[in-house]
Amino acid sequence: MSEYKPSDIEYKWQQYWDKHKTFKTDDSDRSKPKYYVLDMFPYPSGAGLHVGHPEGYTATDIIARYKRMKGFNVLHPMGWDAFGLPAEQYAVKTGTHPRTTTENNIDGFRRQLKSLGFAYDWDREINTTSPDYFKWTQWIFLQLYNKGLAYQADVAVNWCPELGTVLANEEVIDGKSEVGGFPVIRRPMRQWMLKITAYAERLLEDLEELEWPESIKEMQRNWIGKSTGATIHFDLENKKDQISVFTTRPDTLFGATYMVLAPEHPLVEKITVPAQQTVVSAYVETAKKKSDLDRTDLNKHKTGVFTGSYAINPANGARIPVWIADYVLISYGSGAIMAVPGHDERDWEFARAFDLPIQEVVSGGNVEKAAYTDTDSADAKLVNSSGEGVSLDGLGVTDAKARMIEWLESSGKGEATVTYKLRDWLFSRQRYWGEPFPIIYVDGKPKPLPATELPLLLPEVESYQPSGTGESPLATIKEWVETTDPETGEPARRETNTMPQWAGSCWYYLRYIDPDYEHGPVSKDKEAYWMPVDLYVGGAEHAVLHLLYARFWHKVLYDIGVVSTKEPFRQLVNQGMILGETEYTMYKTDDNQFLDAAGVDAWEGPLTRIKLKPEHLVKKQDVFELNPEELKKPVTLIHPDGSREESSEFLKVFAGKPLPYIEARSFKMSKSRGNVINPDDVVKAYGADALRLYEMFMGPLEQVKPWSMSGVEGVYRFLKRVWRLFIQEKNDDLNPLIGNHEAETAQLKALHEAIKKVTEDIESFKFNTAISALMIFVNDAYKWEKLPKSVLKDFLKLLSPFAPHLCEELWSRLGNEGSVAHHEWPLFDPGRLIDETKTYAVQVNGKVRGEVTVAAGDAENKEIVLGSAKAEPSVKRYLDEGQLVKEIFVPNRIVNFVVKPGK
RNA sequence: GCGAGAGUGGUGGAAUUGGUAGACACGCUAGAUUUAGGAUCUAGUGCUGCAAGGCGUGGGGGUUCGAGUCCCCCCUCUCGUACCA
Repeated sequence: MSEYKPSDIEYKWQQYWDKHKTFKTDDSDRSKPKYYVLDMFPYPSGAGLHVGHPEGYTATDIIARYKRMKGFNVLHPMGWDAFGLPAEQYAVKTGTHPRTTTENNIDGFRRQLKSLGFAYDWDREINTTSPDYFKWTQWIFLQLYNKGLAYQADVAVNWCPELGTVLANEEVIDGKSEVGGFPVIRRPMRQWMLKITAYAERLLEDLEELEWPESIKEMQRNWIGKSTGATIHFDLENKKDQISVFTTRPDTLFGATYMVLAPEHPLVEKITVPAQQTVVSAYVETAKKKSDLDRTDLNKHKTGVFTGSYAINPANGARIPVWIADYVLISYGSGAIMAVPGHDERDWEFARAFDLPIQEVVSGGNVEKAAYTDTDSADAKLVNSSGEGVSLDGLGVTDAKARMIEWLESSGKGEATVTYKLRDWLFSRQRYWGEPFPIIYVDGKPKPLPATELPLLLPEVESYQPSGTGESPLATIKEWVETTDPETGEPARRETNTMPQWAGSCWYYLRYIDPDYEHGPVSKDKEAYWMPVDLYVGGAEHAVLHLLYARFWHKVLYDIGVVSTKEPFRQLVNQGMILGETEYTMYKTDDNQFLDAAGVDAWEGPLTRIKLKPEHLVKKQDVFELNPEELKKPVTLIHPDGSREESSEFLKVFAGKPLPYIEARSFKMSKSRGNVINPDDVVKAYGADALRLYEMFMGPLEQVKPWSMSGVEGVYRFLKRVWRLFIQEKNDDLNPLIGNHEAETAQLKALHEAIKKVTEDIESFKFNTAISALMIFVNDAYKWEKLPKSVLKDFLKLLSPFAPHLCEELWSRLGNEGSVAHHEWPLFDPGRLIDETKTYAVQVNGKVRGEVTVAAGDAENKEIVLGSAKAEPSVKRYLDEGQLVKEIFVPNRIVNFVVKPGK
């Protein structure tokens, strides 16, 4: 070996780390500050790792290695979120036990992760499907149950009669099953629900204390969707029942000219008059067939029918009609609204469509033309709002709301109310491959199993085919379903639903802390030391559900004393998606027209896409031109039917002619597009260190960015340069320039500039600029005539979190013992950056016209700096031509002369 | 529609938070070396101009000695969300 060959060194060091347990976390050492850095653990799919995984994993790995060198006790674990649909679907198809599939996939993932050199403590590996783990998932469910946070309800699910199974939302595409394209209908089934709504306020409030991206917090806030307003009770004419509505605009009660019930509202049947019975039932039937999605898709025009009944507006005694319409959702508020068409856009549209009266009660707009919803404007004053009990006329919206609520409460017609969009969590799946519920039914009543019965294992089955009834395949296993109550010996039936994939991922961060603990999910002592997670990195796709569910469980565990922190994840960072390489596309119609961007959008007929390679093109200003040398290189034609054709003739037509519009865009990686990058291939060609380095060098971690193979080559070249700085290619010896020389001032300056930049950038997750600082150092070092070992050692420490294999190798070649990972991070000394001179840019009227260099001691001396600046020929010219009116001197920053033209 | 974020060379991206725009890298050009190279080294590379210079951070205005950065208006793109009363 002589030149840099990652394949020769990477595996060697991975073995070394494994053997020496280099990254094992020592729980007993409490003298050091702790740092818990966590990755969102993967679902081990059959497809293996994609390049998005190593992005976040490398970032946390750098942080983990860095913090360890900084003297922290670091917890950096990995595991598998291994329950889930794909393994079960594969089982249905092939009969392979999902456990087998899962184990194979995990082996693949583990091998891939190890090949990237991540510094995990593999002794803490966990797997959500292992009984030792899901025992505690089940245990947590029992705690939820005992606290009254788990209940059963009939909830509509995606039922597919042809497949005889219930489908997850993602298995339903356009109302048809993804597999087979069979129709899917909404059908109520008994389901387990978790009362996350009971924690809505705390989930909202505690967001404040988290160091999370503002966008994610905002998404969670929107998801929780808190609204404050009032509940108002409307009497019905000639009936005893009342309709209660929730409104955020109680101030507009005088403008309520009709009411609307959701079609599913329980009162619909009661209040529909005989004459309207037929149309109402028909409408209710159609609404039932529409899924929630359909309803919102078709929100262009409003539909609804009159029930024939009237309600009384409590404010003014007006008799107002009660309608039903599917723009009112049963799942929000009370499933009924008071309609104020003057000041609500949806109500306005509905009123227009059905010719219902529109009453203005807030001035400032023209309710004949549109609903006036402004509440902040100074013009927005209540009008037409006086009744027997209360008058709001002349008040602003805020005051009017308060006055109205006061009156509603004192007169018993309503009360202040807070509602949330957040709905309870549908917690059961009709599947085999999930955690069984520790619940039995005795005489048809649910009863929790005692904790001593856990884990409740999945039975072995012969077939993974759906039961056909919508129940899980577990329902078909009689000997499992039929059991006895362990406490009384009475016959009992087991719950046949299983838990959703979210369950296992809701608390895994706790299990890493104490993976073998037998008396609970985690021991108190270790939990108190390690929690909260200091840094959590993962994809933004989990911004809402996973993070909200995990926070919810954590708060429950906090309430029952299992954990000591209110929130699980102190700091959160989302890595941005990695897109495929930029694609250059021309669009051609069947009659040989080429379309531009707008044309492509508008075009509905068949299109042939022509994929060009970057080397085909030269960009001049804003337009692409053909590179004349590359005309023979084939382009790929993708025909309307999806077939592909390589053509080396295609571009010749354009020789010397202007090119049509070429779209330059990157797309999400997908199998169908054929732009997926496999990390294994990259490792094979360039090594793990190059892959790690490239993924960090691409750009800011949080940002979406396109992959580029030549970018990988760039960092690979850098690693080779590092190698050659240390090792002579011709004989594999150490570079003879290396020795125990005393470091020169300039060398120390270069080193400490790198130390400063890399340290600061790692702390703020700016890995791309940290790497560029390391490159600058190497570019410098190549010019040196002597290479002091001490300087090179510090450099290796700086590079080691990014490219650990290479650094371990060079570290040992320099004659050091042990792993570089166990050494201290270099300390930055600002004294090393002091220059002997200071250079100022000199501006005239804000434009740089020259620079001056003064001795460092004179840098803050205004007279000296301005004096030499004025003498600078390129500056003097401008001073001579005009009249100097002002001198700006900002010490250590800039000099600027303001010069008026003419003498 | 609403909410959030972003627009900088041919490309990915820098810019100490108001102080020399384009660091670092890719690509490209020229040269050197090599049997050859997708290897390595040297120099150059925002646009425009022979040059002096001029122009340049999506567009238009403004504040300032000075604006990629601050303020106002507009355009485009990405992500999230969707009849939430």
